[in-house]
Amino acid sequence: MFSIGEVSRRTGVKVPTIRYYEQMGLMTPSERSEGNQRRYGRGDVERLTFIRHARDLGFEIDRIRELLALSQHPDAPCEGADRIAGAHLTEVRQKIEQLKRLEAELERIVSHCGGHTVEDCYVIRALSDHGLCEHEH
Amino acid sequence: MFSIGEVSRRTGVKVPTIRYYEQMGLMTPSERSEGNQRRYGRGDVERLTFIRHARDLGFEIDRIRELLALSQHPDAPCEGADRIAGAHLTEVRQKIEQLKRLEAELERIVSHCGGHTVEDCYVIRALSDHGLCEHEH
DNA sequence: TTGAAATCTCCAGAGACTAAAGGTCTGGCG
DNA sequence: CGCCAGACCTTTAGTCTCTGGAGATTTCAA
Repeated sequence: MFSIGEVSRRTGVKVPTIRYYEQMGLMTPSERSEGNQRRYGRGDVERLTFIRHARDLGFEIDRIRELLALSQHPDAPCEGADRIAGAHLTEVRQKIEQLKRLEAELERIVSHCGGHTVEDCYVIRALSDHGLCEHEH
Repeated sequence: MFSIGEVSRRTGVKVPTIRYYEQMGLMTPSERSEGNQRRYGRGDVERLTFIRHARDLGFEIDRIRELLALSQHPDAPCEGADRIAGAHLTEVRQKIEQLKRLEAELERIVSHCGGHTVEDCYVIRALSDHGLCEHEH
């Protein structure tokens, strides 16, 4: 049985974050000590590792809840997990595309600024005048 | 003089968002009607367009406040604006790099899942076992 | 003058934490 | 066994950028 601090050290998840995940219904300590402190077992540590890993990959809390539920049923078909991961991958790709458009626009704006004062600063002018943009955003 | 609804229609910024920007100190209506309703002039609409444009480009509210302050001084040097935009561009690029790493990892995980049940689902296994990851994240 | 639409202020929620306040428990040392 | 520092407890609030709702008031056209 580990205290919350030990679990934190083992998983790299901060103590308040562990409590937050509990509040979000992602995990519950196996026990409580007589003085009401959380006590975790090996399984809990593994579960938290799973959660942390999924968060690192950018999955939302709600999706993680679903993935955890799926992982409890080894015999169920894994389409659900594939679908969740696939949808997330699509989202990540869309975000990348959007950020690339921003990057291009910002790059163009920054590199165009040859002015010395605000009056002829391309950065300021571009923001004021949408007509100076190459693309919609 | 325009009402907040008219300004919203002209700029595409929702009414509550305009009030939010006011609360954040980005803009104030030129006047109030006798019945205390906001009344905006042309300059206000331009200012809101500037704000919206900057938000679309991903600038934070605090940065926009700075950019607005700079734009009020046409004779000042524009280094400030360049620096803000440049720093933002750097951030955008970093985010793109991070998302690309996520994309690669997710792609690998999703494409590896040839299993039919959760038990041998690579998605679930990869989340459970960090050792299956290619890179740190 | 009436009444529907727009506006007002204030408050709460989303998402994923993070920090602080004020009190309680644990565990090692003398 | 008693002490006390450190870890832990709960609850609350703050971050950031909005968005929506409740209930009251104003506007404007018919």
